[in-house]
Amino acid sequence: MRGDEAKQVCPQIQLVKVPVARGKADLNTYRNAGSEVVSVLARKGRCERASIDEVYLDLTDAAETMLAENPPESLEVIDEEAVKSHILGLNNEDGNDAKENVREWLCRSDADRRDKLLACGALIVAELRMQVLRETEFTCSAGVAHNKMLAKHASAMNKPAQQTVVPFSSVKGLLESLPIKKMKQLGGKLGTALQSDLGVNTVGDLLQFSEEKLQEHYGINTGTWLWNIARGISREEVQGRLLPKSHGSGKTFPGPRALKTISSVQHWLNELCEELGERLRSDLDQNKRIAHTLTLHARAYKSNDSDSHKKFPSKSCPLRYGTVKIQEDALNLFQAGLREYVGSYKSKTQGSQYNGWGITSLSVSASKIVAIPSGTSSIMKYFHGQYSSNSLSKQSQDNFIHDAAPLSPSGSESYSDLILTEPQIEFHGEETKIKYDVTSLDEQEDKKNIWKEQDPSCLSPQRMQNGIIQETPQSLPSGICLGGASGLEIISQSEQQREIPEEEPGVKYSVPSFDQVVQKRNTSKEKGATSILRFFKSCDPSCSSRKQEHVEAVQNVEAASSVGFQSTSSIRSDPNQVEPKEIVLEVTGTNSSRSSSAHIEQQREAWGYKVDEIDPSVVDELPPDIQEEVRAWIRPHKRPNVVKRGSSIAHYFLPAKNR
DNA sequence: ACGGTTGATACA
DNA sequence: TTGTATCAA
Repeated sequence: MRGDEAKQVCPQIQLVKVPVARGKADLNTYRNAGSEVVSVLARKGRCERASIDEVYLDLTDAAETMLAENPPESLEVIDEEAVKSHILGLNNEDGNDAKENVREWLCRSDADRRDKLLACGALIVAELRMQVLRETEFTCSAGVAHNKMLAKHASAMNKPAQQTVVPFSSVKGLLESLPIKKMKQLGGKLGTALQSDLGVNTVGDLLQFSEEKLQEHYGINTGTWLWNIARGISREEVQGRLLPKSHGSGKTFPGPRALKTISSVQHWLNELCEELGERLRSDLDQNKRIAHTLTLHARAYKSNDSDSHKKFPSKSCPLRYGTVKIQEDALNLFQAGLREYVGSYKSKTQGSQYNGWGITSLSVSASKIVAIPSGTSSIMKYFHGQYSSNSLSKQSQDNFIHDAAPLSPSGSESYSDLILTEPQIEFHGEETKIKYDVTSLDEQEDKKNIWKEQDPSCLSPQRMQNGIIQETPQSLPSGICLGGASGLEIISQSEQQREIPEEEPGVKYSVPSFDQVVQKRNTSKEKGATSILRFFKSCDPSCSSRKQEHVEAVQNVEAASSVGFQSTSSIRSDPNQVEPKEIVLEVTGTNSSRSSSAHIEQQREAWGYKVDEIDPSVVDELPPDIQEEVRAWIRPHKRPNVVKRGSSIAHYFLPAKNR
């Protein structure tokens, strides 16, 4: 119901509007409210912030621990919230108390192990949802299942403020009647194509088609994906990422409001860039992250032209910090795009004259955000027993940024002694690989076998999966302070506090990247014998099987698309008000998709591992005090694009042919 | 149901 | 690397 209709029917209604700042909707209240909820939900497992109000959680480990130590069947009281769960496929047979049925299901001692894990997940999620309510005053809904896809669908089934569990045996029934367009990722053109090409109307209809057939129609990747999702198989990992990967600010100018002059475009770009600049500043202050690319998007119409269908091209350039610089660069990007859009024709009409074009939307965004390396070299201290974190001085850092060229010999001695000599690293184009000198081939075989023991059903039985929590603020939140920063963030603050001028930090914040450190290491002669693998082996031979599993995961380079391990976050803020619209928070656990043992051989040769694709869970095996630092190493690191190409920013705004 | 403001990802 | 297209909340 629209607002004015509601007013008619219900004159006393209090309607809350989305806040407006700089002439446009301002969503910061919602972003901050989401962060608050995330900081609660991220406590119990790997957490992925999937959108402004949804998260996925991988609760596998927590559920396994509970199953081993405090299984539901051993409890005399089951959480009141947990017994309110909806269990798909659990029929409320004869007038039995529904809650009693749920309690029974949760505690079944003869259940499939997979369902026992789900039961543990349901208990954990119920507890998390109550914590969210207590600490933030937001409610949320959740889905608990064996992968992200199933949890996502389950989370939407009972809201608000309820949770739904998808037992293993209910997967088939859930999917076969699900309309194809309701499936995530199939709500658009692909779903429509499925309907018209193959007459598929429910997910179940997909089962009739072979994987090959689906690949013929939709390509190898999409074909396989379709074949899998029809069977409830999804190996998408829960990405350990609590922070967004980009920031943007935009506005539309529909119909008659289209912008027709450069100066009105400049005005709005200035507003948008101001907001973007503020958010970049907050990200830098709160999360110690720096964005490296500025992109401008616009939509335009051109009446009066042969190809009036042409789209306004998006343009990007290196991002220079400082609101004014961002504004200048954005305007230049716009003008570069406009020249391309209008083509090279004369009409250089002035002022309010008719230009032949109109801008119907403008947005600026900042991407390629990288964390300033947080730790110093505590891991080296750990390994070598002596290294002062101060030796990575500002000066050495500056040395890092002036040349991006590999193997530059400059300034290496000042810190060569603090470089770990162990893993040998090679550069192959863009990829950084670590070469271990590994154990024996026999051991490798063992690892492989362990891997194979996993359930082939691919429903990833060993990993409990997802829950989705969706959320409904029923009262206005009062902004309870959660103490935002996690342990990691505190570390980063204490170890590398730097002053950041209000305007123009610039490249100065470039700090040695992993690659660069590695590069220095390569130039030094030292050869070492320490590697993370070796560390694993040396620390506890008795639990080798688990470690080997991790090692195997490391081998499976192809499978896990590199997880960007953005450790912490938790932006503290106070969302003063959120309108009583429903907020959707999804919690999901995912299966461990260290999948596809198919491609091992390719990587077997030379035992080269791509740093970017190392399974972050190996880090869990390290001592807590160095985990975060290792994560920072494993985290995909873009080399700051210092200089290179035309040294001037103007390069980006010239016509392409002149480059 | 629909539009506005986001954000992620795959692919060229 | 830059830019486009698609999908989603």
